[in-house]
Amino acid sequence: MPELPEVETVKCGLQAVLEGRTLNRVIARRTDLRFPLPDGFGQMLSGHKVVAVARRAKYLLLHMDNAVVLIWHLGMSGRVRIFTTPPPPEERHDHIIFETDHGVTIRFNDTRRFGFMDLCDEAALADHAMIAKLGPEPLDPTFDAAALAGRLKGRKTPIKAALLDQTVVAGLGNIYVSECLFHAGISPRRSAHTVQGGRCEKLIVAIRQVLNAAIAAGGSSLRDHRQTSGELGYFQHQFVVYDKAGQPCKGCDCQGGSIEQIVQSGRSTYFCPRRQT
DNA sequence: CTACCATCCTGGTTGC
DNA sequence: TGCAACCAGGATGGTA
Repeated sequence: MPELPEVETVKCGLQAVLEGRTLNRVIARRTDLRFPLPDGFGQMLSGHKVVAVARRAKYLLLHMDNAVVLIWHLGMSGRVRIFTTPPPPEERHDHIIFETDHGVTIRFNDTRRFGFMDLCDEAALADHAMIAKLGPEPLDPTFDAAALAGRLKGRKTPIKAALLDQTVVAGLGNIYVSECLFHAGISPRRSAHTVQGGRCEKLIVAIRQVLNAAIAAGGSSLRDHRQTSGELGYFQHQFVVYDKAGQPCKGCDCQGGSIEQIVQSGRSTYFCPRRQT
């Protein structure tokens, strides 16, 4: 499911019910997620209060009152559901369950088990293997056109691949990269190092607009993503290119152009060859 | 450095 | 209808 907007949506849902609350019980129905759950996972968390719920790139971070941080990645198919009333029966891929001191149940459901959880000392978070190499947050105001230009400099890889590289910028995924490149009028095939100056300006604007609009819409629900309430996100209705191969381009100056689907580094890219150069 | 590939896992869709 | 191949929002590690 989850790119930055979906993870942000989940983060907000968790914040509302977790911050300041104590985890009474932590149940691991399966410990073999993408990586094995760390030893003592439940013991390190249960009986402790959640101080803050945060997000870094596509990672959820639960800061606990014992200076432990839960690092949580949703993988491809991870869903989080929050129940404020007695929950329905557990479902097939409900792997991890949290119960709070005020009767809230949180379930992590992940069919493909590409998601994972890990624990880390607060002081060592920045050095954690999954966190340390991440590039800047795309919505950080200091991540501007100049910053983006600097990070693309010297990279011959296609801009599509560069934007998916979490060390370049952290949080974009396959859907939003296609959408952002369309809005910026940049071909996904263009060498990253040639995206400089005005193109960088346009790309920064596109990234901010697309991500902010997606967050406002509660993310995009294609197969797996739900808001923590169970409601669908609805940004998929605002997709302009993703999964729209063969359909007419909505760009105002396209005059009959249509969306093309290509494969780059093994993953589908959608774009309008007329509008994006 | 770069491009490409396989891999982890499950399930929905497509095509014969 | 049945079944196999292929595809999917992520990320890493290996190869040439």
